[in-house]
Amino acid sequence: MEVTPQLLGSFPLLRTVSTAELETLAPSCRAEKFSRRGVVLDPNDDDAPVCFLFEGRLQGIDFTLDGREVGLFFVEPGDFCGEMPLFDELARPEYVIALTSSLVVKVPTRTIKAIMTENANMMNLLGKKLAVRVKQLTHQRSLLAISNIQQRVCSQLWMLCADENRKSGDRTDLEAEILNPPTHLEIANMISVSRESVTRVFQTLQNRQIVRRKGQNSLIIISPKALRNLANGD
Amino acid sequence: MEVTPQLLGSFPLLRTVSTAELETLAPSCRAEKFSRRGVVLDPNDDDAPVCFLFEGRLQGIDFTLDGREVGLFFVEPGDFCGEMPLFDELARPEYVIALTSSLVVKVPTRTIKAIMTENANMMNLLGKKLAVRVKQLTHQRSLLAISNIQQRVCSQLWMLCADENRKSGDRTDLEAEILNPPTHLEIANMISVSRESVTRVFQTLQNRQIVRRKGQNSLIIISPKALRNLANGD
DNA sequence: GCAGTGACGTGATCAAGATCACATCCTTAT
DNA sequence: ATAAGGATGTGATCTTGATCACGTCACTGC
Repeated sequence: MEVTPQLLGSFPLLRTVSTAELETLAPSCRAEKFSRRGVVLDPNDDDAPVCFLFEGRLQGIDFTLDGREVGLFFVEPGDFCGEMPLFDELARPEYVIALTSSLVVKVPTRTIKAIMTENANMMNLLGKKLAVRVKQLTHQRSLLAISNIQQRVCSQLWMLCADENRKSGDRTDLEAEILNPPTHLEIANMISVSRESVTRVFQTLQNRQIVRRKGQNSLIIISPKALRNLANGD
Repeated sequence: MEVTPQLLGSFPLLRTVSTAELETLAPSCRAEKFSRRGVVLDPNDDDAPVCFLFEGRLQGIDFTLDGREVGLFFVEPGDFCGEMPLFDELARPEYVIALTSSLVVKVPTRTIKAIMTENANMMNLLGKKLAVRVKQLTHQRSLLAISNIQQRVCSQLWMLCADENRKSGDRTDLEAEILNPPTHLEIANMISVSRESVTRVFQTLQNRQIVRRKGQNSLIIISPKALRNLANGD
């Protein structure tokens, strides 16, 4: 599908790119639709593009040695992924798949590389993206180092909660909502515990009125404070 | 201690910075000596500087919820650390301590920020640094997800080995050497297992002639190939 | 409606490591 | 030299969570 310069300019990363440059950029881009579980980025693909998400939702995933799939991060509309090769030729991006039907704009790495060196604002945004990624991974790391399973599950839940409600100011005294929460199995894989263990922790959280299910695709955190306390080990 | 523009220019990151700029940069910098276990960077310190290592060896560390210390990465002479705040105001750097007596040049974050936006080469190097960091953390992550302890220890050892001998071309058929290897306790904390478990894995590795101690501060990997196989689960 | 599929719930069993409790060995500081 | 403290080695016990083996429930497509 064709990509217009206007569409490209609508992405925050490219906002400061001149119209003239966007016009030279556009012809080499491709918009592509992906259905659920479609593979948007494949690390085995030499010169994988940078992918901008127009609509839908994507997830970066990894695979463990024994083949289990692990969710790493989400990509929301307006955001992008596959930026690692912009800085490190040897770096492969992670697998990125579509969680829902999604519309993605693919821009070749070398094209972006050419314009980003002239554009300090882009460079800063890209740097910030990586810095945020490092922060997230560091947090994930410290999370995996927790030996107590209950704490691990609560920490992960707390992180999802914080990710989701970042804008709304992190009030721990109010109810929070996690939209489209991962399944127990997905959570289990993220923090490498068994699915059953996650279920059991959820049972106690529900019994203690700390969380509540609301329909299929929403989880209410009744008491974020209690959750955080459990995450930090009382 | 005073810092000369020549000294600054000797660091790879600043190689492309003009002499004039280095001269304006130099007065705001400070060289500082740290003895073993001295704290070079403290995340609680508002506006922590970027630190260039002139001589010695540094290590980034983190602390688990239960207070154990975890080694994250090493900094060798010529390299730098504390770059996260350059891109993300909110990002705090990790704790960085000196492993041996070290000489560090501290450069204020805002000063570097001012010159880096004009210098595409610096931006690329900083981006690459972060990208490498993401790669490392991702690897660490997949390592922590391994449930088998022997595999975990071997993977960690293999990573140390690969880090150390990156230049020498990764021949898995030759002996490799790890200089100043971490203690069993340090390795244990890195991968969150008990110290005793690490010792036991080392015992079997030594019995099977896969690794060998050489003096206090050197560990020989007799058969990198065997080690890698164990790391990948036979 | 009805089979099929994937998410969730729950008990029973089992094994891998954590923990504890020591013993050695080395290096340093006094 | 001697003491102290850290690094390593090793067995005995105990806990935790993985694994297995089911059952229930909700949705989806035919």
